[in-house]
Amino acid sequence: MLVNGDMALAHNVVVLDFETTGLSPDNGDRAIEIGAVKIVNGEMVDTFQSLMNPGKKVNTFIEQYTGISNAMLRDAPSCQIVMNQFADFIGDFSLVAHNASFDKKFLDAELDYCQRNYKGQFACSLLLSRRISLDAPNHKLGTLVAYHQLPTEGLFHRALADANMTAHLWLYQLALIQQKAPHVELTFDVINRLSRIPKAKINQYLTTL
DNA sequence: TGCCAGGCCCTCTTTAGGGCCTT
Repeated sequence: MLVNGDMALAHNVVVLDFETTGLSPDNGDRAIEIGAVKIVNGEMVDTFQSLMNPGKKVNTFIEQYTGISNAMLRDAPSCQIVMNQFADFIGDFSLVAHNASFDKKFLDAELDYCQRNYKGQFACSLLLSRRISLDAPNHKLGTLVAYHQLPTEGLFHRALADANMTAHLWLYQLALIQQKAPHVELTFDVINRLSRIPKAKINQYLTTL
């Protein structure tokens, strides 16, 4: 059974990634693509991907950064249609993203537009990496995928490709924590405490779990 | 005309500044 709240299990999540027109929905930026991977009992069992027409043109930087052109978005379904479908896909699952504060802002904004919401909580693979992969050169998604030798199709900055890589990273991170704390049930509460604990206290926290 | 993100986290810190991440 999937459980909401602090007892939500970290092996049952939806890992998501947005491509957007810019950095902030508060400045009028909108989502242009959503990609997500559903993980159940540690297995990647389903995916969701769709472009969406934001009702405005994307600039040249975004076209080049994502490879998503205005021509591709012209015939895409509206954000409202896509996000309604995505809200159904999420269901009661808790959520994971790389730099989750960014994706949460856009998820909240886009679901507000279509008067939908979600019950799950967020965890962040970036914050977690800063605690458990101290030797990584940096904590960009692409760097971590290469550093940990995780599966990749060589495509970056497209929503489903990035969500897939984040899903592999998330499962790797859970396995790493489980190695250090074999008998601990990895709930969102445990993960999110670990993601925010002072670095000097990480080992102490892991040994006392 | 001029504005233009924000949360996290480190340090030359807390009456602050700047780099890291995401598009």
